[in-house]
Amino acid sequence: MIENDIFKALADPTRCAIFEKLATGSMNASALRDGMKISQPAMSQHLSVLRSARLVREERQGRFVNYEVDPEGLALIAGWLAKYRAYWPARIDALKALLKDMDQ
Amino acid sequence: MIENDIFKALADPTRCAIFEKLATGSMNASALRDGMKISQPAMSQHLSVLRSARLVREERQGRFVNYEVDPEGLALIAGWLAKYRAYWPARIDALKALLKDMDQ
DNA sequence: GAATCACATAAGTATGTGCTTATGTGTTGG
DNA sequence: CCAACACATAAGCACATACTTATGTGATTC
Repeated sequence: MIENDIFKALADPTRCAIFEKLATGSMNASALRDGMKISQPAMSQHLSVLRSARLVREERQGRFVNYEVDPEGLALIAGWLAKYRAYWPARIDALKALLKDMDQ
Repeated sequence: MIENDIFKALADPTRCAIFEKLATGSMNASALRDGMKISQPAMSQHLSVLRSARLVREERQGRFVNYEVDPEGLALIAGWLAKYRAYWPARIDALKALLKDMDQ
């Protein structure tokens, strides 16, 4: 159940914020830490969890490690969500907008 | 951050299984418990968490309480997911299938 | 090659979470 | 009414998790 790891990873608000920040553009761990009240080890641990959940992937660049959003995690969530499409009401505007975007 | 409650609710495998079972059709707490190795209080607590996360909603029917999937929780996940559509690769088959379904 | 930097890992601790048993609440049927 | 039922809540406990400080690892710079 990889989805469980994904949900578990996103269950923590700090980790959710890290992911959200990373979604604005790939950056290294130090850059991610800027403006966030979080220690270096804590950030490293959070990134490790996000990476295990396939929400984030890393790429060594010299002594920096560049992190970026891993689409695979998002795809897995989308897959999970798709299983329950029978329950999506017509009024889900977010989804409708989403669909339009994909059609283009 | 209501999404955090949703992710936290789905982070537990037991709760995930309960939701999945409920997605096959609405039923009461006792029926949900059938075949699952889980005590009555544990089930009640899990349902309470799922309800707080808007993943499930209840309806009293005599001395039974009927539970069903609450589309609002799914919509919130879809909304969260939509924020990161920039990262969806074209190869996400699940999403593509999902889109086709919605178009019909 | 030694110091420094960017990051990872180890170990300990405080808090959170999911379970248990016990009990409470509301409903139904005899 | 009262016994049985369906479910909720309370309290306590075992374990998980998110943090801390301390230290390790690999790369760069002087």
